[in-house]
Amino acid sequence: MRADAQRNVDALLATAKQVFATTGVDAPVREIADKAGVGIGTLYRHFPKRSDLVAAVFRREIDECADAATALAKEHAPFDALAQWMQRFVVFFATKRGLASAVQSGDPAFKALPAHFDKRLRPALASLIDDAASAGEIRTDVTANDVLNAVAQLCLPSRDNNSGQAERMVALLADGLRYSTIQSRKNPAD
Amino acid sequence: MRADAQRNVDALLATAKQVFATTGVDAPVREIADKAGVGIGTLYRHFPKRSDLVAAVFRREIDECADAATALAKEHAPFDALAQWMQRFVVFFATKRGLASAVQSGDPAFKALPAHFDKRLRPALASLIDDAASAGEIRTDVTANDVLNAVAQLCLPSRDNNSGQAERMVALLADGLRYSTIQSRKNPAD
DNA sequence: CTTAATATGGAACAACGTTCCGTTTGTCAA
DNA sequence: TTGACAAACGGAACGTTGTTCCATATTAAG
Repeated sequence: MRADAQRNVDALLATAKQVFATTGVDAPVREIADKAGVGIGTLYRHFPKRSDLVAAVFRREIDECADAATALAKEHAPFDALAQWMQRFVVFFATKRGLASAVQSGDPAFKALPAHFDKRLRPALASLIDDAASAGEIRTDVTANDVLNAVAQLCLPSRDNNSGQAERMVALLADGLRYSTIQSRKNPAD
Repeated sequence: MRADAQRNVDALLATAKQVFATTGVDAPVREIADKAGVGIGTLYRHFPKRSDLVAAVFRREIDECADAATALAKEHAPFDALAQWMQRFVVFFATKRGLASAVQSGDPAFKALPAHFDKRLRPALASLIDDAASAGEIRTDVTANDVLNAVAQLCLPSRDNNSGQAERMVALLADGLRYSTIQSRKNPAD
């Protein structure tokens, strides 16, 4: 790949991420091309369909969220890393309000997103859960899939999505993860 | 209101309902005007914004669903009426997959939809529940809101809705609720 | 430096939502 | 019944979108 092409792709992805976060995923492609300092033709050379650009941005943000897991694992205690990552995941979901309807739209550009979602996010979360479980800080009978789906459900927009309800419910979920730990420590039968 | 105007509004709503159910809510307004046998100008005279037409169709279908409750109540035994209406509600929800994202879109045309939803559907269901409860055919500790929300949640599309994951996650939430209680019981400072 | 492959930019096209206005049509008083 | 006026109608036209196309400019290799 030619150097200028790579540079333009990077600029487009970075600009699109900003614009999508600000104006929403319905922002015109022309605006993105302009702000990135490239022509429309260049944008369409690298992303033949508008949805390809959206999917590429989503994919990149999934990667960033997954990478955050390993970073948090190095800097915090197992349960803290897990709890903080869950909050990070909430932020990821909150800024991607159009994601659910996009995936559900049937556009082939989003076809591979769920698979990538599972491939990157599930192992990342599984690693955090394993660490916390090995350290005896959380219960051992929950899977990464359970937590992933539950948090996603909690982040779904509802009629009153104000006052950080999602964050509080996810924090509650995290506390629920360590409940049985305390139970068994309190209970000599275990 | 003039007779031809009323006729055209009815034709537009009926056609729009069909087209939305077939092509989806993203169908072009021109197609709806053509199939209804009216000009674009006529459509826009009665529905200044595209979203006004969509909202009007949704509103009418909410009314039809609510009206079905009284009809069913007259023709069937209390519990049968309730059960059949719940199925009717499932159908209503299944065909309106774009409803959630439409309401969430922030378009002022959809602003009044949730209120209308509550105003028509909740009393309709409450009446059915009351009848069935008075007849001793169902338990008495459930509200119309409970059933409405529960059915709506059950209708949400999910990648894998198996293995009673919802129940387990709710139990986890409950554990989270008890966590701080145990914490304080463990801590003598309280 | 030459050259061929590649990338670029923006004019141009199609389809959409929406506006505008000359024309037609229903309604009601005379 | 008839006239006249307010109301409704139809569709051409406008602005904005996603997308295509190709003459031009840029890069990398010999």
